[in-house]
Amino acid sequence: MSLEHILLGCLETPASGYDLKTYFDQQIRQFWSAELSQIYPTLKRLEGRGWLTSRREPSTKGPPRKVYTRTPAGREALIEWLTGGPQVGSERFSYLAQVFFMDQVGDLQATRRFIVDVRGRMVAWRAALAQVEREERDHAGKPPEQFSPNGLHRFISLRMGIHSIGAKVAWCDETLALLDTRFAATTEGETR
Amino acid sequence: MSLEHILLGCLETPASGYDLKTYFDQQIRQFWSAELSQIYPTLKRLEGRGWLTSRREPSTKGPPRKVYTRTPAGREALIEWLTGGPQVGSERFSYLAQVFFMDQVGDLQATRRFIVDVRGRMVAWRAALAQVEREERDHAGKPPEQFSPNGLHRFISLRMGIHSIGAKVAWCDETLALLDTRFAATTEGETR
DNA sequence: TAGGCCATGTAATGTGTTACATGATTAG
DNA sequence: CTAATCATGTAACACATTACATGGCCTA
Repeated sequence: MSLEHILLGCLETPASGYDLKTYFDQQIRQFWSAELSQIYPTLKRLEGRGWLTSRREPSTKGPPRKVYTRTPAGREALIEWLTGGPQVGSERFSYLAQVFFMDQVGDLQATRRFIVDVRGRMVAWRAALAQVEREERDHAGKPPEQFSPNGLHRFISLRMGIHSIGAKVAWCDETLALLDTRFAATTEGETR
Repeated sequence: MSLEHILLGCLETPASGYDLKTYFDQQIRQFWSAELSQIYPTLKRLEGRGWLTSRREPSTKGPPRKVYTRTPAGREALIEWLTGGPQVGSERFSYLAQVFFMDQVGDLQATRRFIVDVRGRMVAWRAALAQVEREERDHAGKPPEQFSPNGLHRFISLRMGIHSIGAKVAWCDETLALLDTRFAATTEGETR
């Protein structure tokens, strides 16, 4: 399971389930997401396994917090996952499945509209990531090869996202050009 | 749910669960995978919903086959999914999570080994897809913009995979260059 | 005759999402 | 006073994987 290990990775410093959800939405989102209703029982399970300990802490606002701390055994489990080689699982892309079967709609314009839609989302997403990269560079004030180990690893993760989305935008452009060449070849603008 | 719709898409012509599994492993693999133990109950559910009908057929080898045929209602459900806009879900990448937390190993050489491993897998995968593309082009004997609608949609799905994997290889190369610049900057070859 | 492929399925377990339930504090 | 945010959790459901169960036919 990846979520367990991601939580262990996040808990380099102690945090509550609520804190971790915030961290997921801000930093982890590019490669994983999780709901609070999944995070809470997973933390409890990790504690039962001796990888975390917890303590109650009063909160300035709202109910008392349950703060989790990683144990040495938890750290070991994390290191084992990190050094066990890449987990390249079978990735799932619903929208690619849609393209694959889109010919059954019987209207190439439907495909075109679809690709334009995908492209818009990808361009927006890329801009957001580019903004994060700019902030990280400005904040560090030195070139990436001189970042702290932590900053360096976060930087290269971010770069992966940027490369990946760039490829998707390039694919949209290539596909739109291909479709438009085809449309231009028929005087009327074919619909099938 | 995507699997239901992917099965509907596959059933443009009638097929058995076993046939569909073979088709998944050959054609669908690039964007989705499914086990027989998931395919069989899903087909039964689609039949219960009136989107498929089934009939038993004797097999030349082995037990009798259960062949499913898509109904007009099933076709309608597929078209609705295809024309309902792209399903761009939150993608999950375990190996990116590993990179993100890899600094906690305390050895940049571990990161380097990891990236080299990822790169090897990606290059092999890209070669396989490039081979498929070559075969499709040779088999068609004309440029992609003149492919049949079906062939065209399969082609652009394949191109997405090639773009996507190319980006990952480029990211590996960029990351390895970054790491090596850093190693070169310390005379000894730092380990943290 | 042993192992692989054809062909169907169920059961158990793991993983993830949505909906529900509770209640305090704070800003507008 | 109302809505947002803080903070915890359970229950029900949806989706996916692994293991198990059965048995015929074909090839080495």
